[in-house]
Amino acid sequence: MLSKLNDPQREAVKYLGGPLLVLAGAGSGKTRVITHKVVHLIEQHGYDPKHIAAITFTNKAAREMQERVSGLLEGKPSKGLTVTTFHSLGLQILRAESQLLGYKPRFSILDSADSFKVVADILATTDKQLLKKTQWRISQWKNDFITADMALNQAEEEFDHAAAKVYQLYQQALKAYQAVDFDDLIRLPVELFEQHRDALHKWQLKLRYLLIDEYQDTNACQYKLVKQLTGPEGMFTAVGDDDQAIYAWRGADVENLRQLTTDFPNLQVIKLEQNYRSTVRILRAANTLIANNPKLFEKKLWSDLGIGDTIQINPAKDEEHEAEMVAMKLLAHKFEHRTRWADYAVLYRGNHQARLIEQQLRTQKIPYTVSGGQSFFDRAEIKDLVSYLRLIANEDDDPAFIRAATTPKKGIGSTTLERLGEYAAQRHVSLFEAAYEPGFQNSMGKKQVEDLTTFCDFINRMQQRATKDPAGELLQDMLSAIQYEAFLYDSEEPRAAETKWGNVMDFIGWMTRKGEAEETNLLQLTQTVALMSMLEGREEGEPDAVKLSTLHAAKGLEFGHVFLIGVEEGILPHHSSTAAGTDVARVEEERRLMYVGITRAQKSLTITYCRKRKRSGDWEQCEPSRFLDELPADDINHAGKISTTDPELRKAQKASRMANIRAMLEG
DNA sequence: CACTCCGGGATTTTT
DNA sequence: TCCCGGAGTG
Repeated sequence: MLSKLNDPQREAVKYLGGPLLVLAGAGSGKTRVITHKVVHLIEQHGYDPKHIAAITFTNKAAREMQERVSGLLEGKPSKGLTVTTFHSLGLQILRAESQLLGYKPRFSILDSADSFKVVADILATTDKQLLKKTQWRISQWKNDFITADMALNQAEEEFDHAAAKVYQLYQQALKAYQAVDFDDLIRLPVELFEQHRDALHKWQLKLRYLLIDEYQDTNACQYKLVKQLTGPEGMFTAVGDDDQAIYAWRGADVENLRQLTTDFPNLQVIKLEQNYRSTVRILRAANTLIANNPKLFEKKLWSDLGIGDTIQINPAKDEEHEAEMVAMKLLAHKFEHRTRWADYAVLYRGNHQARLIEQQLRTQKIPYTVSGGQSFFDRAEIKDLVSYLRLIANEDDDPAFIRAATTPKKGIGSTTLERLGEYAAQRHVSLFEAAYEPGFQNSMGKKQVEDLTTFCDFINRMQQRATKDPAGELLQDMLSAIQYEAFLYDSEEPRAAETKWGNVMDFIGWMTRKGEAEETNLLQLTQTVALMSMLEGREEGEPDAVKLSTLHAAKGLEFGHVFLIGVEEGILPHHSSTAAGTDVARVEEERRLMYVGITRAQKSLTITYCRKRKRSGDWEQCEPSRFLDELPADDINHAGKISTTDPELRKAQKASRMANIRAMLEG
């Protein structure tokens, strides 16, 4: 098995002498190292799979890794092996230790929309900007492992002070709801382990070897968790690439990479520099560009895949022309090289840039898929159902109570809910509990009380069944009881209702299958659902189509031929990163973004930018990105850079183009 | 007064 | 695409 690895890869797989950091350049086979190491630990060192945990950031990465490990094990058992995301691991820990933190095991998980509503309730405003900003600030504090009290003490600016107060109330609300948000899934285990050494030891014994993917994306909390779990011995392998750190804006801290070297003086560092993806020219471009960033660890990618095509840089008159150009070039290239649509990707900085490209691809009848898109579990119809499940699992979950009580409409109106809310707050009980209290019931009309108790009784009945009946059966019964299908067709266009109902059926099918396969009950599944973004297996049978993606979403992917569009000052680097007084680190992150874009390409790279662009009504001149000047002149063909009618210069241009072609032929 | 329709503008995203 | 704000309408 080890023979399929190159020297540093093999070394990384075999090294068990202590903490190991693998600096894995783009396309250098990092997943291969992690998967082989898992298998190596099991087969060569007798590790019980249940003592190994591989941790990723996304479900997709976890799924891929799991599949590849299973493939390598060729059917041999890997029972108990943990391959999950940070958040799922946190959930697993919280579930097991919930009572130590004063939570019941069936706590709810609030997604960002839910937590937004909680913040909105506290601030009692509809100012979305302010709410977003506050929610984001709270999240930042949580990721930095700063409590509400600490935040309040540290707050210097007025905004921070106000936000810290919201933070306090927010935490109180969550506790009352017996709910945690995404950040808590990491933060609370860390807090727990700080306070309960015995619980920590138990988990240290369980997870004896950790492998962490995309280490450069960890935030302070995640790093703390890793450090706690591995203990002073540091039996772990962290795999990352500081040059691909593009998530500083959401709390990821590359400093964690440096921190490793100080926290673990015996840290072994192995670099993976051989790239199995791109041609020499593409890698030279990537290397020279990123050389402009300060380096944590010196690293230079190389490949033996041949010199490859020159990198094309094409200016366009304007955005529309750019889109047209990309479509035409793509078409010509496909025709000439007999490639598949899926060999192409168009990458950009901001989502809106996809619009014009989409338009062009449509008119040219080129099939495409756009990255991102809203996730399956975020759809309203799914969240409706999940709110019922959450309430059944945890009757303290007031946000779920409100949604379930009002969708579909069942005679419970906003006034009733408001009064219920006031009463519940006064008595310090949940909405659900308050609904049954005589004190509340006596103050309300007969019909209101009846409608509320009918609803609560229904939830009660479902609770009774949830622990014993099969998930599928219960869900079916629930749907017919609340008449959800009729509700959809009443409130939506027939077409929309049909798709939504289809989604509901998909959801039920998924839950049923999951429930059977993993022998978990419906209520545990409800927690898992909160962490899912895409329906598993949805991407299967992916059609042959050009991929449109933001640079962020493209990380980890590779394409034969890449178009990088809108490479202008103000877009890449984005103007918010270059404004006066902005930290240079911001431009460095933009540079890494460009680096990520370049290193997605296997065989060819085409960069485009606009000479002018429409901005608030009138045309504005655009400057080509500073990053273009940081590419190696020998490897690029900057079309029309010397914009001149001077025949001498034109001749020179042509000569250089010919030189490029010759170099290409030789390489 | 509230609602709808249209045009313009836009960081990046996961759990 | 989605979201926001301004103008226009019932």
